[in-house]
Amino acid sequence: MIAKGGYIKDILVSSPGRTVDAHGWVKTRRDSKGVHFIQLNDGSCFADLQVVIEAGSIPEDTLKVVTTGACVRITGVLTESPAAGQAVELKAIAIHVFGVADSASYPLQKKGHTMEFLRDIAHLRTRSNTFGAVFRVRNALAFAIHTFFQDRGFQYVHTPIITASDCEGAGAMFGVTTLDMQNVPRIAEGPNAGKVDYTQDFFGKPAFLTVSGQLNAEIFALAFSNVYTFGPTFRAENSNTPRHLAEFWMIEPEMAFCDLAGDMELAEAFLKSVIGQVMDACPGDLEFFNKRIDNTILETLENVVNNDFEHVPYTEAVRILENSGQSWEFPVFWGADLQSEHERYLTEQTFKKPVIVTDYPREIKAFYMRANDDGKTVRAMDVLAPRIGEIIGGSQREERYDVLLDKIRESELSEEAYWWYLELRKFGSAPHAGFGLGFERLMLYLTGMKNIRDVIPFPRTPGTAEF
RNA sequence: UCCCCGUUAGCUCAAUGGCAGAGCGUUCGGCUGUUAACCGAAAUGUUGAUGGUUCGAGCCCAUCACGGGGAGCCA
Repeated sequence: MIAKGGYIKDILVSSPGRTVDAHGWVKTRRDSKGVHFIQLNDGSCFADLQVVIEAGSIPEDTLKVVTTGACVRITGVLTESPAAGQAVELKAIAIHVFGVADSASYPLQKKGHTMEFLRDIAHLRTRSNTFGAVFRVRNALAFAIHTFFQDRGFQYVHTPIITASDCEGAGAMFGVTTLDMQNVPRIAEGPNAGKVDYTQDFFGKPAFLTVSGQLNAEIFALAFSNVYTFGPTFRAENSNTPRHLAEFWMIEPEMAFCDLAGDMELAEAFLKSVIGQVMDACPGDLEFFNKRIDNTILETLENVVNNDFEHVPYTEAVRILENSGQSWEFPVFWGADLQSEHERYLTEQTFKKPVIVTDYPREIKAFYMRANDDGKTVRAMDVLAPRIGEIIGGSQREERYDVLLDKIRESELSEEAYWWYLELRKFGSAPHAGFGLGFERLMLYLTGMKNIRDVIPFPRTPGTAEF
């Protein structure tokens, strides 16, 4: 194990003169007449350690297998680098090769790989510049999220991954079963004869992978005041886009004693905080994204951190779109949901920064959102970001028992299935609000990466669960 | 799921229906410290799969598979 202080990121900021052991994987190698150069990376930072091997200092048969992809430990003396590009370099004394990588068949080259090719070698893409940067940022972002909430006294709650209530209603769900799919038990007689007999299944009823932890988080908010979830979420939708995954991570804060204004304040503070934290933690990685992936990304992030988000009620947003003079593929009128093209127009053309749209028509939003007094709209908010569209969706929740019961009946949902959700409104109900945020969507925003499959270690999408 | 585009060397891409090509990588050689090093040479192909049209198909047609972009669903 590499001890604290022994990572390449530590070695790179050490003062010259020491003898050190550097562990890692060879990224590239350059040979000259009397000297060899190796770029060594252990994943601890974007920069490589340049190792200098004087001719004759290392046995020929060792040197021969120190090629791109090989895993090595190099003992050497840290010296001031005479050339530009790095402050210090390692003059090799001894090299131990843990694992060779045959040059003729090692798939990673020094240059020009497409994201699609790298995705096909997800077991090796982690060693590339791009994916090293992506996954360091992912780690820093996850940590920043916990830091943000913990600093504010939010409790982290682990909501279930398996749910036996199919009442979440946020999209198609994956079934979870131990029944023998080749020989499914069926109900023998009665009105349901011939249907699957779930009483014989593991949970005694149909079970699914969660599509949201929100309803469970509400339970905790009505006891611990401020809570958040951060865990995997599953959608069985046949979505084939650069913005969808079948398995993704979601963050869902839920706050008691909170209205829509408080919800929006938290959402904005959240985005600014986590983006700022990642900018502090991963400057080298973000510079790389700015240089090679999207040269507007640093400017965009600075902008988000330093400027207030735009707020616009749905009704006003519709008016802006109607008066834009644009021709839309999907018509704009009060009551219609905003389409991708509309969201992009608002964020990229009208405001050129994140926009929070509020107070949507009740018909196009979920039953649990709190009704406004106008009877037409609900206290919902979507945070829209340039390039990626909706990044946060949230609302104040309906805390009034009678109103919620009406909404459930109106939506033709099962009262019985929501018994506990209703009962929360009967015993010590409180105004409360929250939002949901796709972790990988935020990763896209932070890195400038174009495809969501390239910001999660091992993407699961329709037809693909490799690695 | 719908629309459009694509699939040729390890990678990125060329190739009027008529001999399968380049750059990068790899290998070998050269080069006084390189930074996606440089210079020279060589090797590398079941043109995604299955049918069809044709004297002849990488190229035209059909079906399928996979990938990309857009849309829907949504986070």
